[in-house]
Amino acid sequence: MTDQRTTREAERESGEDEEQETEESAERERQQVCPECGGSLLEDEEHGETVCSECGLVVEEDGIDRGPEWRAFDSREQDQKSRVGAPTTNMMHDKGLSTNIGWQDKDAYGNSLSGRQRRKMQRLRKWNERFRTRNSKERNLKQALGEIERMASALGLPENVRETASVIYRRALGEDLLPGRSIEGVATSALYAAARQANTPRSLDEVASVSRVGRDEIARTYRYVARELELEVAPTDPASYVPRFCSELGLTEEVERRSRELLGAAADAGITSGKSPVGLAAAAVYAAALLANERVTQSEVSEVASISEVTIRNRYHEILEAGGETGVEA
DNA sequence: ATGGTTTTTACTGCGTC
DNA sequence: GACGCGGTAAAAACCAT
Repeated sequence: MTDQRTTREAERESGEDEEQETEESAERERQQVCPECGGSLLEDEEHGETVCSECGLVVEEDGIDRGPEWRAFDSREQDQKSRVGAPTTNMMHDKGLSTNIGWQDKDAYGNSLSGRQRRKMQRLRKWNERFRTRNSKERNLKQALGEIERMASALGLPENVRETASVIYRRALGEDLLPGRSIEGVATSALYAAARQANTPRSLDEVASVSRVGRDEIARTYRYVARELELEVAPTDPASYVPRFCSELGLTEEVERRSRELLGAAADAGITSGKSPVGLAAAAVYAAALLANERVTQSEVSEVASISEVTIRNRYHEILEAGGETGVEA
C-alpha cells in the first residue's frame, strides 16, 4: 500500500504521459483505493457511485446499476416487462396443455375424498380456472399493447400517452367490453382517448390513418368505451393543437403565444362553441402568423391541421374580429 | 329517422409576383 | 400564368333529438 503510493507519486512528479495515467487510474479502481487519501473505496449502487470511506471523494460516477431497470406494480406488468419470459405460455392455451381438474371429488383410485380434501380441490379448481382465463386475456392484451405501441410511435405520441392508453385498454378488457368489437378498434380508441386526456390530441382522421380499422368504427367504439368506462374526456381545448402546428410549420414562439391569445379572446367572445377545435386552432395559428409577419399560406396550415382552407378562412375572420375587440391588434 | 348546424368540395374572381 | 386569397353554393358530415 505505502509502496504503491510512493511509486505513484514519484511517477506523477516525473511528468507522466497520458497512457500511463489512464492505466494507472484503471489500476486504482481495481484495487479499491482512494487516490486522494489512500482509504478504501465503497460502492454505492443506488447512486451508482464509488466513494472513499475516509474522505468521501467520489471516484466514479454513473456506475452500472445491476438491479432491474424497471419496477413492476402487479403481475401483469411483470409479465409485460420481463425480458426472460418464455413464449410457451402463449401456446399453452391453444395446445390444450393447460391443466384441468376433474369435478368428481374422487382420487386416482376412485375413492371419495375427505371433506378437507374436497375443499382443497375446490380452491384449486377455482384458482386454476382464474389463471386459465387470465391467460387468454393476456394474449389479447399483448397484441393490443403492441398495436398501441406501433400507432403511438407513428403519431409521435409520448410515453405517458401509451401508458394511459394501455390502462384504458386493460380496463375495457376487464369490464368485458371486448366481445363484439375488434381488438384493433378498442386499442385505437384507447389511444385516441389517452391522447386527448394528455392534452396532446390527435384528430380522428390522424388516428385512423395509422390504424387498421376505419374512422367510423373508431368513433363508434370510442364513444362506447368512453361511456362504459365513464372516461372523463373534456372537449378538446383548441390551444392544445397550437404547439404542434406551430412546430410543424416552423413558426416561432411568438406566433404560438399570439395564437393562444387569439383563442382566449375568441372563447371569451363566445364564438367557439360548436366549432371544431382543430379548425379554431388552425385559424388562430394562421392569424397569429399573419400578425407576426411570418409567412404561412392557408394551404400549408390546412395541410398540417388536416382541415379545409375554407374552414380556416371562416374561423380566422371571426377570430380576428373577436381578437380586435379584445385588444389584440397588429 | 330527422332537422339544424358545421365542414367540405368545387368553382370563380381578384390581385400580385 | 401561377399562386395566394376570398367568397359562394351545394353536398356531406355531424349531432342531438
